[in-house]
Amino acid sequence: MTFSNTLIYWYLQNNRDLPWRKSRNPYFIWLSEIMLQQTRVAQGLSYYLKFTDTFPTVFDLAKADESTVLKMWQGLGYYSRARNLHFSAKQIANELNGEFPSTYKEIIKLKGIGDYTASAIASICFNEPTAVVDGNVYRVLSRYYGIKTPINSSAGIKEFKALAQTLIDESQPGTFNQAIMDFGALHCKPQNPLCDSCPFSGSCMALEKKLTNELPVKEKKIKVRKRYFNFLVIKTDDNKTILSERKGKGIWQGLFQFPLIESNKNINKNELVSSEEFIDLFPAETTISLFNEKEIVHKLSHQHLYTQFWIIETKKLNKATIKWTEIEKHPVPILIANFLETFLTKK
DNA sequence: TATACGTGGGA
DNA sequence: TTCCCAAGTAT
Repeated sequence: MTFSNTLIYWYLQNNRDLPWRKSRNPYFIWLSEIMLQQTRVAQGLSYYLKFTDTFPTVFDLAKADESTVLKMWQGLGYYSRARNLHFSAKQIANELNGEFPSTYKEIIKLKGIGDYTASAIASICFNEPTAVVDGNVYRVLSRYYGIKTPINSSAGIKEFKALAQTLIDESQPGTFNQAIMDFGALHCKPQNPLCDSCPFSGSCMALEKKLTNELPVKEKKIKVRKRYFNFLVIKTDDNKTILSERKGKGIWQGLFQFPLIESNKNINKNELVSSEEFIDLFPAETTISLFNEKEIVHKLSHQHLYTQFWIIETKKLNKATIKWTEIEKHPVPILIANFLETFLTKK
């Protein structure tokens, strides 16, 4: 048996029944692939159903406001995926007559689509034999072949792509690609892989050399930055608040938040009110209380946010305000959504 | 090319 | 608790 035959045989018996597998419509496959980037199926599934329900075609997605798309993406993370998805949807609808590009070379030109996603769509929807290399593929191949090249080095990226390309079943590339990913996700798992019942146990290099737990090799750990956020949750006499969009680079681009004062450490009320930014916002009299006695630590992949929510009661403001009931229409980071849920429930 | 970009689940 | 990490991409 070849590697590919063994794999596909396993897949035919063990594949997951997932909604996007009922279709070869590139729009649906594209949606699922973008949503599942760095995201577990269990987390992305409900978003996929919501998106395909609300936006059954690429034209529906293209017609929506970016803010609407981000609101629907709220909670899924890596929001640039949603912005790029929307950007590309408009391009497909308006410049390509709604027709999804049909080759790897053309697909990868779209914003938000890289080597992995272009390969996935090209193979699944158009039978182009181009191998996907995602986290599952790195794990399966590094173990089976005992390859110690770091998977996040440029040498590793090339080596594994080339290897996967030699293994792909050219007569059913989409099935092969999905099979190797499902096998990695369900069987050759990061922790506690099912080596006892593995169809490759007779020829797996990692199993033979007891290297399963050492592979794949990944170099360098990420550095985590600590930041201290003070959100100013305003309640005016006429029951309004301030919510503004995060612009420019950095986290949560395009999402909304309460006015934010960042500091070098957790600060107390006196330090808050004497800060320049605070005085700038509230020249008038205010009543202030700290909502969360203990800081909330919100962990992102590269940052730990030590967060305090300050409840500020004040008179009418001259700045741009919105009604409290309109907050929920805006996309917000999960940190803010969680706060709102607690705050509004307590009231 | 190294780094930034979210969130949640499992061990 | 802490750490890893999950169908990657952009810059």
